[in-house]
Amino acid sequence: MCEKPKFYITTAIAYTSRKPHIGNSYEIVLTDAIARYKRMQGFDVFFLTGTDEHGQKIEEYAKSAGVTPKAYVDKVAGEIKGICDLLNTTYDKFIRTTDDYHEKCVQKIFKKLYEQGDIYKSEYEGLYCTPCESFWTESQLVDGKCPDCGREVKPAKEEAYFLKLSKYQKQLEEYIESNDNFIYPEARKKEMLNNFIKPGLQDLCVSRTSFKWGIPVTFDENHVIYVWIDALSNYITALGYDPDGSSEQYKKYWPADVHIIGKDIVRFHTIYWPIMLMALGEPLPKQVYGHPWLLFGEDKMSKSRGNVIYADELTEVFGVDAVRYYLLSEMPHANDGSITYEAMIDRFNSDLANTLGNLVNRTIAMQNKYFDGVIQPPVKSDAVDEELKAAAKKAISDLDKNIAEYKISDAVEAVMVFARRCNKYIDETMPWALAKDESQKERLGTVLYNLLESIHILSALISPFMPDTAVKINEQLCAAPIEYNSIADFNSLNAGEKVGTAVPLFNRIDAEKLLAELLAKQEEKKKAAQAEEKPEGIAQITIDDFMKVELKAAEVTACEPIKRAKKLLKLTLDDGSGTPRTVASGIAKWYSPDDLIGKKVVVVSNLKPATLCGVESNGMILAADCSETDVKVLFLDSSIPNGAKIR
RNA sequence: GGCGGCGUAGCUUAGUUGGCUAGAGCGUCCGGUUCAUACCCGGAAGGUCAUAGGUUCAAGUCCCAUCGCCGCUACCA
Repeated sequence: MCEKPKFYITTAIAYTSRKPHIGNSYEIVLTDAIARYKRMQGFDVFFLTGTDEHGQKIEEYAKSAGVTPKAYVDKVAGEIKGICDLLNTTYDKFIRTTDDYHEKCVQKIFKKLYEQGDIYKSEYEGLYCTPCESFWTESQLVDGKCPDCGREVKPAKEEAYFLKLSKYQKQLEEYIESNDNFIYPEARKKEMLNNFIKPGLQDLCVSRTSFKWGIPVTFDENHVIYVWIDALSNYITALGYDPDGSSEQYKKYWPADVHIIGKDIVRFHTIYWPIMLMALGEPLPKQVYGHPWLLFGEDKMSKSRGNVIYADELTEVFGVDAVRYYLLSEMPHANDGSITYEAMIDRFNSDLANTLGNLVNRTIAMQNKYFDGVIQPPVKSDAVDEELKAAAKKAISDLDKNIAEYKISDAVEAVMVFARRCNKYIDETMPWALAKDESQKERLGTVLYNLLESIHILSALISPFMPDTAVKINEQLCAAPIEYNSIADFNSLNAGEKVGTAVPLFNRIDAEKLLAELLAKQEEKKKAAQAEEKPEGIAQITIDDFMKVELKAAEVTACEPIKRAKKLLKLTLDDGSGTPRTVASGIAKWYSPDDLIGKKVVVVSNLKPATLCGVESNGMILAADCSETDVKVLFLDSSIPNGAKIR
């Protein structure tokens, strides 16, 4: 016997800063569907997921929650794992970057790279912004100043370790160019090549001294290993990689067949990660698939908007399989997808309750009604029967083809096409008419056999997407899961055996009623979130702190767009001082110059000047962030004189 | 500003290397059916394939321009 081919698939590890929402949960469901499908096809699958638990942000969250970082990540990692389990995902291993073996291995990796010269210690010079605690490369600076705050950057006393990306640049470029499917979809590949690799890679800072919650560098305890080497290496430490000799498991499964990740972290997985592996002398992953995002309607989910949906809320209402089905069927493979309650209910009713659920229900019901549940031997195959069988074969091959390209919604659709074909077959053969004619008994038995066989096949085809439903169908058939390699044979069921009773798989939803309930709940959540967010906020300041900020009323006397920037407007203000003040403001998206000229605004007049896109900006004007996508400038009453102090 | 992508029926979208009357699902309307979860089946209406040119025997599919949207990057005091 030849061994099963292996298939190693991973999700990104989830950052343990907050409980993930349904958009964040898409990835694990997507990966699970692929893993289940591969297993059904006979692959020896290893499916890895887990959590990324270090970093400054977590240190801060833990501090404000009044717990240790470890206690904090334990809680959130537990929630994340809980969601993976709730969604019925079949990961083989759940790695945490705080796991002991991972930390030790990361330290070894770091040391190895250091000893062979791929990581070197260096110091920044003139590129550190103390208030921002950020390092900047020469090219990132704006007019020699911090691009974040516009303040002076200092020659750094701060030391840090760097990974030599530049050394491997050529090798990486060749790998990407010669492995067409390595970065997928295609558009991502172009982004990486054009924006990063071709312009030249900067060496990557891989350690920090500004926080403690991380894996210490063994030979230099002031340093903590920064996210890249820590998080990315989970894909190999989980399998038992060891610079001094790896496990059998590692040798078997590495390299990964595919890393499933969000489109926002493609860069880390297709540049930093391959270079780390090159430096370690290990093979590169075969493919990185950057999937799109799931949005709420048109918007990103955010707590303050009250449009965050969590997996558990959704499964409570619709059930686990319906949620999985929605995610998998509604997400396009290259563009962002969206979730709305309306769409969720529509999908549920039309695809699951009507098309699939009702098909199974009517088939089992007829078998019981006409033959007391006893499966009849198929006799003669008519043209319609052959068409049905051909449709099954097509569904199988379409499913396969689409999954190979990560077109999961098309894969799901291929299965639904077959379910619809089955419903049509019932109309074509009219079993209820056959049942009235005793001489058609054999024909009726054959027709029902074909239908039972079809839903048996459907059960297998939907099983990667809706595993529980697949089981339920088999239970109603009183049959074991169909063997994948004989799935198209159309003879998996045994004549003479009995099917079970028909139980609806999905109960139709009263859309109007449920929608009203859900929207009411959402409103509530929004209010609660807004009430809760207020007190959290940022640290309190004293009145003296506030008085350091000089606010003045000023009139916009002129305004024009800045050519090189699409978000910036250049405003000329009369602040009562007699000399016009120039301010650049990132509000071009919401205001045109004519909207502003003649209006009175509030200007922060004692900000240090900064240069933006070639324009020197002296101060900033106040505006409200109404939402992530809407900004409104604060306009003053026209009777307020220019230069009036505001406090 | 640089690089890339997209604009197809009311909505969500398929359309491989250019080739017969541009497909599908949802929604709408009409008809049929009754085994079934008021379900299923059939039919219809609805598309100047963003706009304007060009290449070609032939373009949603290639080229150019314009408009709009999006991604990455730069930038957003």
